[in-house]
Amino acid sequence: MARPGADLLQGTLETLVLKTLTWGPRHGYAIARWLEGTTEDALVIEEGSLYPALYRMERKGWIEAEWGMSELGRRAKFYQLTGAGRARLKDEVAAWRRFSGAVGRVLEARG
Amino acid sequence: MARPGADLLQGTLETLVLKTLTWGPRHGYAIARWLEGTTEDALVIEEGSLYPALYRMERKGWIEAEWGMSELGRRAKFYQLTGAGRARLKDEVAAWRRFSGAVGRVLEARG
DNA sequence: CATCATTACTTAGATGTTCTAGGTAACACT
DNA sequence: AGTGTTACCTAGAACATCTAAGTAATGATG
Repeated sequence: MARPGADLLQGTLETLVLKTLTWGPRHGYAIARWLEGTTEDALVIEEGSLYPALYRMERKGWIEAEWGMSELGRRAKFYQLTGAGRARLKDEVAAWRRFSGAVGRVLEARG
Repeated sequence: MARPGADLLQGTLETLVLKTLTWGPRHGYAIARWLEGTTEDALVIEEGSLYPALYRMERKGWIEAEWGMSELGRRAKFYQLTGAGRARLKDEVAAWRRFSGAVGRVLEARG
């Protein structure tokens, strides 16, 4: 929303990351680039938001990390979904649909 | 009445309030009830969120306040949109569409 | 070969909105 | 007298995101 200091709405980043990981393990930098590419830069993923989010999600048991090599031969930390992460994603997608549907109905309403 | 676990995403409340005021002046309590009713309680407006938001928006020149009498004969502060508020609403609706569209495309994507 | 851009991760601190959890006050109904 | 509703107010906490630094290795450029 056009709000100074925040391009992403709070709470959406973790959902987006979980969804990205449904296609298999990815490292943080790749997650950011994939989201930006897929949305044609409608979403911009700041690294200062992404990496702390990944730590939170790991701490909560939704994802697991493992060091490895990126496609370009650099060291990178690969994340993959856990069972809890998959369950969480399902809940968050449902919550998003409910919420965005409600906001949409308000904003599209015509008096 | 307010159900637990129905949180607003940061940045959406001001947009919702602006939209509510396009139907004409309303007081804070009525704004909250109208939003909850319209969305069948999918959105719950906490008073501790609403009133500070109204002050912020007044300070930013998007809305103007005036004391009056509610339909039930109680004193109430009525808010109405300013020109700047109308312009702001237009921008925020466009931003919401862009953002929610992007999130939706990610979440509905199938690998 | 010196420099700059890119890849990839890290982290401290600032920012700003929302929620929690109280509070005031007037009125209606029992 | 007590409870519920209307209507507003506010301090403080919680929390995610952003800003703005930084490290380090690789690739490209001139």
